[in-house]
Amino acid sequence: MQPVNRTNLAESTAESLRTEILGGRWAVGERIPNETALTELLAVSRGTVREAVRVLVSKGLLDARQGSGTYVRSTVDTSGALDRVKRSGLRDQWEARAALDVEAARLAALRHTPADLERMTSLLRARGTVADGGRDAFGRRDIAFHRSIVEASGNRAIIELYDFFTSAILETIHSTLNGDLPEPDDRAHAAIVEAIATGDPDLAAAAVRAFMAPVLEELQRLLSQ
Amino acid sequence: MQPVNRTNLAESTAESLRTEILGGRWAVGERIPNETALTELLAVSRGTVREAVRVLVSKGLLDARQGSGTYVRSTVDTSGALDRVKRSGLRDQWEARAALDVEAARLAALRHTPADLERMTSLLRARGTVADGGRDAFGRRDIAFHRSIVEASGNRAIIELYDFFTSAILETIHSTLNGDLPEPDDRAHAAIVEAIATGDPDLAAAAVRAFMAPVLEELQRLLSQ
DNA sequence: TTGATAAAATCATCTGATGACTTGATGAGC
DNA sequence: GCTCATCAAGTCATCAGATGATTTTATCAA
Repeated sequence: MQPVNRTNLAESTAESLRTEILGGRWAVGERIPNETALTELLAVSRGTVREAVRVLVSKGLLDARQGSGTYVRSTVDTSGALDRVKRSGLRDQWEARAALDVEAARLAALRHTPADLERMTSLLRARGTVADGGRDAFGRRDIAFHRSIVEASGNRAIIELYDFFTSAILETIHSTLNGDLPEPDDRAHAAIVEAIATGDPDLAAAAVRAFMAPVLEELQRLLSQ
Repeated sequence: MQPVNRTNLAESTAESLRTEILGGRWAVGERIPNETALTELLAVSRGTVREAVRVLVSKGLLDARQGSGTYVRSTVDTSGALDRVKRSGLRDQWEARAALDVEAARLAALRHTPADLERMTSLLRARGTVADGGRDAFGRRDIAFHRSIVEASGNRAIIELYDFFTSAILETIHSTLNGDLPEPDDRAHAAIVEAIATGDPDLAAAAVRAFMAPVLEELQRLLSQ
């Protein structure tokens, strides 16, 4: 059943203020009305106004300075983007992460240092099998290996988003999927490292793509059930 | 001069609570101490506690239910991820967006509907030149065309992130770069649409990649100056 | 077991008061 | 005329107390 959308005052006050800011009612750097004025404008108590303002400060839209006033810091709000990404479904998330993974491998082929290669091979060796220390521990080792590839790309935006997707996907899988995804073998993992080592971006990209394909197929199959 | 890091009580209270939550002090779904208890635990007033809790609610970490209590909703905080992405530099952002763009074209080739193709071609026709209606208007038309490709991918995660990067990159370019990036001609744009129309993902990916390459090179050149 | 009722717990909201900080005006001193 | 200390007003920060609304739990009768 659809729960009634009951929201509280502070939240709708924040939403109301947010709409005004995004709508450009005040320019960036401009000072918004003070707390007592907002109290009258929005017809809520000062405490409620403060809670709303505090939320917008934490979102980076406002900047409250004691003794001076509250100023508009930005008129674009990106805070909801990742929430929407989270709600976009497992397949979409997986595809997006795969896109980043492929590009990361491509960049890693071009930019990797000897230390990067060493890290990757040592993590691959340490990865071992599920038998060693249980499922969770193996999962963490596996993630550490893949992350070392992404790190070698030297692209902080990709690294950051890759981390986000990894945790989001993990969370979703834990809560929704009970079937198992196929785990590529050591050979497939090693192929990626070798391809990156050659320095050929197309080869590296192809290796990751080949790695991902069967997993994605199985994921589609599980989700369509 | 380095400004003194002066933060307010409510903020540090939120940070303190956030640390506890991320540290796993309470499990997901568990109820945290009530407001008066937190008041004593943290040695701040109830108003301050409420402001802190409200922020964590807005970040998706907590869930406050009137009459019942405040519960942990998630123990992973992704709210800072996009901020870090924003600070990752123009080159990194461009590369990440390109990765999404390439994958989007790949998926668009597989999934596009006749309506998608029609939209893309009509937007490409409407794109025109810089001469029509000025630079800003042309930029918006150009963005609309590229977005139609991403939309045809049917992947909401990619669409969402693509939008984020577009606005972030635009913001950065406006504020830092004064040189101009090369604008691929109509032919290069049309090539992408044609490649998608064939339904061959590799062809579509290659078209976007070829499209991006000279722009990225010029960007690197401008940034290295 | 079911259903109604009452009581307790908890968050939501308002009000008033005081403190801390910033800003601008004022005026003394040079 | 310029610099600097001082003061006053404006503003956010924080606390305290009280009341309302909602949910949860306990109780008890049918």
